[in-house]
Amino acid sequence: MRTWGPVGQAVALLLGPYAEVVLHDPDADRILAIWNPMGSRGPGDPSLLGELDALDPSARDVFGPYEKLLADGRRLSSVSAVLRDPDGKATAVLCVNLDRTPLEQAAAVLSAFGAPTTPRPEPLFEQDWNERVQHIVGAYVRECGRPVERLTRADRLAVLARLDEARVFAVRRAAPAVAGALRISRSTLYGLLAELRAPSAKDHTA
Amino acid sequence: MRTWGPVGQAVALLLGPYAEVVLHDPDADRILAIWNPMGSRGPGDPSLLGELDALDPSARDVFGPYEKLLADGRRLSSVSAVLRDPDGKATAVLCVNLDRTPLEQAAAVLSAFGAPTTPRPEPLFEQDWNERVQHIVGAYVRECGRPVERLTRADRLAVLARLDEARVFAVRRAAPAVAGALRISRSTLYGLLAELRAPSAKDHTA
DNA sequence: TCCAGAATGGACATATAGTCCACGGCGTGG
DNA sequence: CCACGCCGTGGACTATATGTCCATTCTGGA
Repeated sequence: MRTWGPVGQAVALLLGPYAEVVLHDPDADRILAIWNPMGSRGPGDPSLLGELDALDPSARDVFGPYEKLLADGRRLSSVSAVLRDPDGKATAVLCVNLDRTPLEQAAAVLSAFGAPTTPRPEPLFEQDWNERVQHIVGAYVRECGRPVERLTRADRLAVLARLDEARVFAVRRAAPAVAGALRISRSTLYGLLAELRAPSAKDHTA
Repeated sequence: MRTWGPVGQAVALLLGPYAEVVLHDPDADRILAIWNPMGSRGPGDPSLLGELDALDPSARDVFGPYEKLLADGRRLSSVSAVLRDPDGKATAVLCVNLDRTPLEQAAAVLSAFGAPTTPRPEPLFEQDWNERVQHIVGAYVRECGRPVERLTRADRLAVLARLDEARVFAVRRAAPAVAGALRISRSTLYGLLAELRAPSAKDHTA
């Protein structure tokens, strides 16, 4: 905290009011300090970092930028860095979360100028929805720091929720591809999906 | 030309170098005047307006904004207006084409700031691909100024080409929906599609 | 009026989407 | 150590969607 605190503060000041900077304690899995908090998190709260491989000196030390979603729909660009003392021991994890909403609003203003009634008829669907699946899965894997093979049942459920929300399964041949990416069988896929959609009757307006 | 010319010039001056303003003669189907031309068109060249219903006093007089694509890939926002004399006779058609490229570049700069490695994991696919189909069809209809029912075979072929290029048919249930939007039967749809993909072996990397 | 090309509905064949179930691994607690 | 429950798996099976084909009807032009 004494060594890394100024770093966090400096980044927070530089990036202005739209960047949240968090210093985590990887051992206690708690928040050490936080600047410009976006939620209600404060020092001492659990980090929810997952494992992040922070303890493995051979692992990568910088993650992202990847994307996070806040409950209110704001999109964040996030980067994380593992901070080590001279011995190589991870003493802290620094996370910077930049709220992209204002930037996107500005971009939208520009795009809307003289815009056709609907913005982009051309690039249309993700041509490469397969890679998109890989990306969603990959993002989750990075978030919890475990390779695909070691994902828990709950993890896979969460990934499937994202994919389903993204209407990935409205694309032909998506189910087998997703099952492959998730290293589970097609049966299991459908099982998890059913479990996911069972409790609350989903809007199936695909 | 004498009455409407100043209007065109004024609009051209207001919108700066990125807006092309064209005055058409709907009877001769020729260009009367053009400011800030984007292509090599000049006065006297054919208008290529299609019918545009300019001669029908009961039809709408303002079209767009809709989207046009230039050969070099630039995207334009276009509006058209039928200009009439006091008797209601259409004496001219005014078209304004705004090059959206610079605006979009600026928007891209903003969006790229702090962007995740891949830009938009969230909104993902067009949730409402059905409306998207309607839009592509609608855009084409506006372009040639004929309602869906009066499209020629070639027109439908062209629309299908756009839809196919946009990988619309990689979405489940798309074929019946498109057939409906185009007011043709599913059989005809597949017939036209086959005709479309037959000559050149398409890249089927969906 | 007749003809050619095109559209149509429906029969059909195939592929894909989902469901279901019996089996086998695996950790847990008795 | 074994029995039990949980979960993943493959495979059979059904339902639905996709794509093909054809006889018929429609339409515009000679």
